[in-house]
Amino acid sequence: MARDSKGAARSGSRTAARRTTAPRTRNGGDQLRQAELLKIAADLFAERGYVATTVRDIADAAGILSGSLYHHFDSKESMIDAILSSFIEDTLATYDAVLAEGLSPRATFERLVQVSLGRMTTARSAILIYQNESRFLAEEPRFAYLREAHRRFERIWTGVLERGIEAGEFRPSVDPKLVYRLVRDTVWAAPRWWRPGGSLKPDRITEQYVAVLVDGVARHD
Amino acid sequence: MARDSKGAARSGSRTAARRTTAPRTRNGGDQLRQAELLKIAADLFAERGYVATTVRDIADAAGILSGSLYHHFDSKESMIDAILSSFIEDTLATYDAVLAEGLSPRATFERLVQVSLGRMTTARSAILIYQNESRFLAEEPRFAYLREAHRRFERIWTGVLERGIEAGEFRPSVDPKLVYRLVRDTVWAAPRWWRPGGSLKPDRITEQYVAVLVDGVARHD
DNA sequence: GTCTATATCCCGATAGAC
DNA sequence: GTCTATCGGGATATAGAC
Repeated sequence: MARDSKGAARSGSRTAARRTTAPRTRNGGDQLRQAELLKIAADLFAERGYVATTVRDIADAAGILSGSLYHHFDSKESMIDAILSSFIEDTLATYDAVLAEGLSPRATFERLVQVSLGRMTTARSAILIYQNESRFLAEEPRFAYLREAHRRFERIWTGVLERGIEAGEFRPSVDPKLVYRLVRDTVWAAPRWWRPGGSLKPDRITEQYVAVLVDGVARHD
Repeated sequence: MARDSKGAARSGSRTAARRTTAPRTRNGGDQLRQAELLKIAADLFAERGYVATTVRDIADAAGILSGSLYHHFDSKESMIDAILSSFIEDTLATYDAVLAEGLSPRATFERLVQVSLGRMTTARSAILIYQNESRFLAEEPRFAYLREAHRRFERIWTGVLERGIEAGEFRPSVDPKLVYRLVRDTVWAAPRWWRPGGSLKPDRITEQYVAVLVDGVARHD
């Protein structure tokens, strides 16, 4: 990152949005331990912010010393890279699965809102990191895949909106690009205030959000 | 901040959400120069993130040396404090003015969306900073006024929603707290992708956002 | 796979001359 | 009001022993 550039080793090449190699780790060995460390790092990055989290913080939370982290990862940057790219990969796969269900545009739209909010329970920290950091990271060559992912997300959502307008389910005055931004900002912002374990369930949020986004707050009778 | 604590002098006392004193500056003198420096700092904080922006960055952009900044401000923290508290003060004043117009709940709701999006043009950097940093800052005693401000924002929006339900303008099934969060996250997120000077005007965004939030994307005929 | 020890650098902030 | 010079600390990352 520009905010974190000491000249860390830039490792392997990659495709645009989906990696064909695993360029982020240093040893080929214990995938399980790496996943554990990434979870610890993700929680800290989400809670304190990426720049404000030190490698010592991560090592402390993992019960090891900071130097030992570098046996598993090239750099702090490689850690957030691994967190974000796997979040994006999983989310795109989830969206693809929704599209493959072959539902109506309106039902597809509702399902997309639902599964996006559902990611809160499975990838809360990653969403927070994606929300807080990707705007800064995306400017760097290493994180160009974030821009490509943004484009893919946009195409998926605007595609559904366009098909809904064509099918007569959505108002013709809907601007797919602007409405996409509204919906995206809405669903990805939820982990900022929602916390797991509370009495507020994601299903309740989904119900309210779908109701407003599809039918608005106004009465229509 | 926890991420930035070197024990900078904590200056004057304050009320919860509105300051009675001006505790953030070091010299009583040139208010104009201070405002200039704050604008420079705000733009950098917004663009790069608060933690990643150094006092040297700010001084460079202002054409002075970093030590000279401390003639105007106690600390870097005092700068973001000044930026955020004046943003909140102005925004609350704007909201109060809308409420004082005495419009119907629905019209008031639409006006609140409009003026919130309008803040993009007058306080874009401050909104970005508020969005990106206040979740971390609010935990510290110095920034307790952020939590109080959150509560006031929430009361304003949920109040309008409740009155709209009572008046029969809004659906009774609307959950004011959840819908408030949806709307808030939506309007404050817009400066992340909107840029001044482009062909996309705030009025166009307002039109689309109001349409979706009030009537949804679905056709109702 | 982790630790000891450290290199190298840059951070926020200060003191005092001009 | 700005500059010169610098303090003290903490940041990422590395080398090599165990």
